[in-house]
Amino acid sequence: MSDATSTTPACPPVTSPDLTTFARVDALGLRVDAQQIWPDKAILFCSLLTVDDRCPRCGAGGRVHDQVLRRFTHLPVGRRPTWLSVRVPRFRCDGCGRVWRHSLKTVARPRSKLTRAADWWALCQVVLDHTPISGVAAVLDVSWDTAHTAVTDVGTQLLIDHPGRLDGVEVVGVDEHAWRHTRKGDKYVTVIIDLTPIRDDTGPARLLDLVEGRSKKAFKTWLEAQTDQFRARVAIVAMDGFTGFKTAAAEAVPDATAVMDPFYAEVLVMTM
DNA sequence: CAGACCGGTAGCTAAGCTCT
DNA sequence: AGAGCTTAGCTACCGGTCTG
Repeated sequence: MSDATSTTPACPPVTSPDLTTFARVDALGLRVDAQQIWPDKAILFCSLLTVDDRCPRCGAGGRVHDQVLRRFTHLPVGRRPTWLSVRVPRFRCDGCGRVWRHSLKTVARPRSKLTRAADWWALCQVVLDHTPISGVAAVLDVSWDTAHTAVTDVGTQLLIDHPGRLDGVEVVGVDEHAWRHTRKGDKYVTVIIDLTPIRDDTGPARLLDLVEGRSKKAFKTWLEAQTDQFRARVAIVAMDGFTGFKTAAAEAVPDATAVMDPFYAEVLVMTM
């Protein structure tokens, strides 16, 4: 039985084996033409599903000039990395003579070694499964920097820049954290978290932001950088005993109630 | 010791140019 | 027309160092 309100996905049809859809390269605008299975990796030789032969400069049609090979790292199968070897045509414009190659922006970020699907997989590994960057890099068979760049770029784009990220925040927690101990002294950041789920008993706290330094100015500047709606919705600001945070909250969100974090309140009672 | 960070650099990409 | 060369800019990789 099914109706329009049912959330059960429809049973997909049973089809013949198809490596293009199984390896999810169709979503990248590619088709798998051949495969090569090594003990430590799989290589899928791909071609483009569609090519745009219009000149980006004058709009006239172009002829195939030559072809270049691009290699990408794609979603792993189990713990075995998958490479895509993509044949990309270069065109020469019949009108202005310009030479250009077909854009691969549907396949990967500019100059990236990882496909967009691999970017997404890496981000999920780190954010949802708490896999270290080195673990993701090992499975993909890329360097730590490559995996780190992909996770931070896509994470910033999808999570940090998400317009609804601060929606529904009513209880803000603030604290300082020493993120690096050096011979020249410790470096601190101000940590800002959403404690609304804790108050409502609906889930864990959520990290909202990290700001360099630990000062009234750091916290106040962050609060003032948010929208009027955000500041109007904040009802409670929980903090340690640092008066700078309390002053910042009083000046930037005057209608909110400043409270001491239960952890610090407990420590205060124990030391009395 | 594992993981993260960082500076230097080799090698790659993209696009234009030249040669055959 | 097609293949190969050139070059600026960029990225991935490497190795050393730091941190917890």
